[in-house]
Amino acid sequence: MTKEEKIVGKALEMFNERGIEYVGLRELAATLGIRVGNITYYFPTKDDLVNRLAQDLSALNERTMGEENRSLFSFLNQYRHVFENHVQYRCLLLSFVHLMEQNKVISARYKETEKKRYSTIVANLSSLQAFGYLVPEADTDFLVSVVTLAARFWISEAALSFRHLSPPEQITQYITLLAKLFIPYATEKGKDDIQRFLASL
Amino acid sequence: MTKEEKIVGKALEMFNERGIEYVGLRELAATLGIRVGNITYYFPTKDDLVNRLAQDLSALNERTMGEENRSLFSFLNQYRHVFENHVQYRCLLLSFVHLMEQNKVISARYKETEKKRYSTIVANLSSLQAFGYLVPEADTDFLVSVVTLAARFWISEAALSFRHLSPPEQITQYITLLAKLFIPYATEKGKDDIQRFLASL
DNA sequence: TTGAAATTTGGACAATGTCCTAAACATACT
DNA sequence: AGTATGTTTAGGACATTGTCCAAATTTCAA
Repeated sequence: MTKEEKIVGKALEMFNERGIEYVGLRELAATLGIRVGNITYYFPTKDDLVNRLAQDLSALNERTMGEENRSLFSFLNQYRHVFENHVQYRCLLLSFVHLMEQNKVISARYKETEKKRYSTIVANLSSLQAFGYLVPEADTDFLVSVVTLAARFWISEAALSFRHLSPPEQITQYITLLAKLFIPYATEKGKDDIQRFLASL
Repeated sequence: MTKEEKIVGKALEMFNERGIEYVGLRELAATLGIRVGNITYYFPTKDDLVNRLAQDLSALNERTMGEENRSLFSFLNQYRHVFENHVQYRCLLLSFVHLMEQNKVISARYKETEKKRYSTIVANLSSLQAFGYLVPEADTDFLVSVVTLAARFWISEAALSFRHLSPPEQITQYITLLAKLFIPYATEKGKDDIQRFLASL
């Protein structure tokens, strides 16, 4: 394990625990038993360190969203894995708004992936319609909006209102929400998938 | 207008524009033509200043949520006003998570109002069922969860994805989302209310 | 007018992110 | 082996931040 990896790993750990803004570089360095300038050698600014974490999460998410899903069950399951990634990098999502406002690298890259993600969801929902999981008259634009909102901010709300629950319990809470959202727009086949998915949690 | 009010007003203005974290007390003081220590006389810490803003928003929201609503139309309309309040104090909502993690006064008070707000929504939805706007078998717990999530974070997402829209357009976007959410759970009478509400935007 | 209270000032303090220079180390080439 | 080159580490300087305090000033009632 290189020193750079050690820095990234411990940074993620401490950022997740106490928040990016509340962990100073000196404290991170002290925990690692190194000097501050040593961190800034690998990551000239704190933002560069955060960028690295964001890049890692992005790669992780792309890997889990990679496979085409041909059923509502696998669609929901994919989101369950995305939510697990979110927990692993929760510091980023809890500071999402600030990072976007302040960190140009992150906001630029996010603008890219946002479009891609949006069209991916649209395509997924269309194909779920085509495969007979969602009724043809379903308002997919509406569904995309709600899914996007929930996926972005579920962990923030969980941190506020469900801190007493463990991360897996929090995931169950919000992935259930997502599943229930689709019930009114699902065909009988789709409803079966949703019930099967809910039972699998 | 007292000096305290001047400080609060200009602080809200600058915080809304550039974010609470990115406006220093020295800059606020310079804009007001006063010294830093002068601000800390009225508000010993920056958190105290933010607390004041949070208190103001809270009072504003309680005033707009005050009246009982006896139709789905008025329920949605109430939320439209809440969203307008959110725009007015958007700096608080954009820093919501951090404030809750860091500011004990705000988080303590929010825990109080959260319970109250939750039971208010539940009561509202129940009475909308009783008055025949929502079908009896509607999953009100689910609806409450989505409404809560949307109300908390719509403005954060708008700041990320719809910055090119004006605040009124952003409100329309998300209040429409909220209205559409209820369609599958609304009676014919309720659906009429929703359509009437959407037409009124 | 006087005296006490309220307000304002100016600066000190520790902590933060950033930046820079010199020392230490490692590696490859002669 | 010795040297030169590039990488890594150490240590401290710098400006900025929120906070705090004592003295100076202003306000206002007795």
